[in-house]
Amino acid sequence: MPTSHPSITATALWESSNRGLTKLLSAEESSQLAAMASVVRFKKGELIYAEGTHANAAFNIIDGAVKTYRAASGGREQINGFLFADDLFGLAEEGRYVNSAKAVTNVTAYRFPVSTLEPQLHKNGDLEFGVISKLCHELREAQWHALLLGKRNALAKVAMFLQVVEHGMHERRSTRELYLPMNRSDIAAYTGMSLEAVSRSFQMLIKQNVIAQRDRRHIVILDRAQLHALAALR
Amino acid sequence: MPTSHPSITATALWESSNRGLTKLLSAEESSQLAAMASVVRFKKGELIYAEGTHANAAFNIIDGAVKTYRAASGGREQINGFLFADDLFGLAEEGRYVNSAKAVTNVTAYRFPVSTLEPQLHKNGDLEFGVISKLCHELREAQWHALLLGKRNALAKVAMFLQVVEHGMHERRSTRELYLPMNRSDIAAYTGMSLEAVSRSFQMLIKQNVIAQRDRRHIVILDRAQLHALAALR
DNA sequence: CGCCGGGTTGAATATGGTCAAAGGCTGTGG
DNA sequence: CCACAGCCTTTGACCATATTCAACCCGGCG
Repeated sequence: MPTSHPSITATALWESSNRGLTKLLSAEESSQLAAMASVVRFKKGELIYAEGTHANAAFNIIDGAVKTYRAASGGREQINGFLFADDLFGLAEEGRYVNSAKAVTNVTAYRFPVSTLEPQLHKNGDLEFGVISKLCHELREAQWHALLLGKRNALAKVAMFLQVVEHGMHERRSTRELYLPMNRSDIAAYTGMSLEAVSRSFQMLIKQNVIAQRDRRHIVILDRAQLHALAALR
Repeated sequence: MPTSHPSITATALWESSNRGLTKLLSAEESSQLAAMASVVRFKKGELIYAEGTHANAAFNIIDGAVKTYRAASGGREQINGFLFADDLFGLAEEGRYVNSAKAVTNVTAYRFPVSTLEPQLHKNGDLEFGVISKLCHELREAQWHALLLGKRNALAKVAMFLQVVEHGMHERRSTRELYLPMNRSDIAAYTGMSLEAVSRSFQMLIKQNVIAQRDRRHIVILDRAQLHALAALR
């Protein structure tokens, strides 16, 4: 219903006044934050937190890869995104995690307990600003993901997936070769296709000399223009 | 690369220090904001802003429906979301709009020029907090959309679409009947399927007495349990 | 009354899903 | 250091489903 003043609505981020959590971090404040954080490790395949459980910490990846996903019916998991070093995750809604997180490789991360985090957030304006930037960033990524899922052609999806991975990697590493920490099954869950279709698409890209693979997790893009063209399909 | 202190990275929200824009609004501050806003109107089908253009304002819908979309190849448009009264849109990245916005019906909205908005944001901590909440909310919606797009069954997609619309509407209106301001083509662009498949799915839902339609834009859900079951497929 | 855009319906086709089996890495234990 | 086991991946055949192309229908508007 239209109101007499501008208004926006959103489901509460904090349950009442002390719950939930978000991401943060800017430049110099990180030392304050380091003080309240602990370093934790997760083994490959280990569950970091489960959808719907009480959210009591946020995480900032130091090294490794993490996937966040929501359980779809039939035991299927729809992956929301992959996260790497410097990424932040563990967002809550009304004090509960909205998706599950699992380590794709061995992972090292900072762990921020919500209880110590939240007061800082309220006190420090710059910190809040950092959070906003990060949230916008995540929103962009979610929209990219939706764009990928909207494609109706298997090759286009996989091609775009590779572009996304390369984009994300390039900001961190500078090798020509790209490393895929996740397996085909995870790629399938992310792109919304069957694992066999993912495999076929990879083989197709190889046969057409668009990419080459040293092994299943190390890919080189041979024909960037062609990859781009394929990703633009449908 | 792992750093010695916690750090997060995100593409800049503001180009240097005065550009870009976001959403805002909390409770009492809305009056200050009303002062800097103007009321604008758009006719059905009118373009509000185009992807990639210089972002100089954010909008808060008073009445009507808006769609945001990105142009995919072949003139296709992949719709990111539908927005209604109280929603905020016009997020920028590095000073440019990341998607296009078009009025689905006649629209009335508040318009916030970035230049007047941004100083307020920096000054007012509570405002920033409101922005964070809203961003989280949008992020959740984008992830819901991705979940929908990940479904591999046409009926499931349309069923879930109806649930999403109902959810969004229920918070505003309280009629039993739900109104779909967008046409079949828009629904197709949102659900990532062909417009014919959308039509067929609607007819299927009607034939199975899951929904009934007074006319093409007014739907009543007859069997909520069945709709839920269909949406849960795949 | 006839036109026009959007919507529905039908038939043929193509694409990806599913089921099934075989092939190749990896890591573990002897 | 080798052998084996198990899982991940690839490949093939078949099938279901959605896309495509095309015709027709309906409702609103001039």
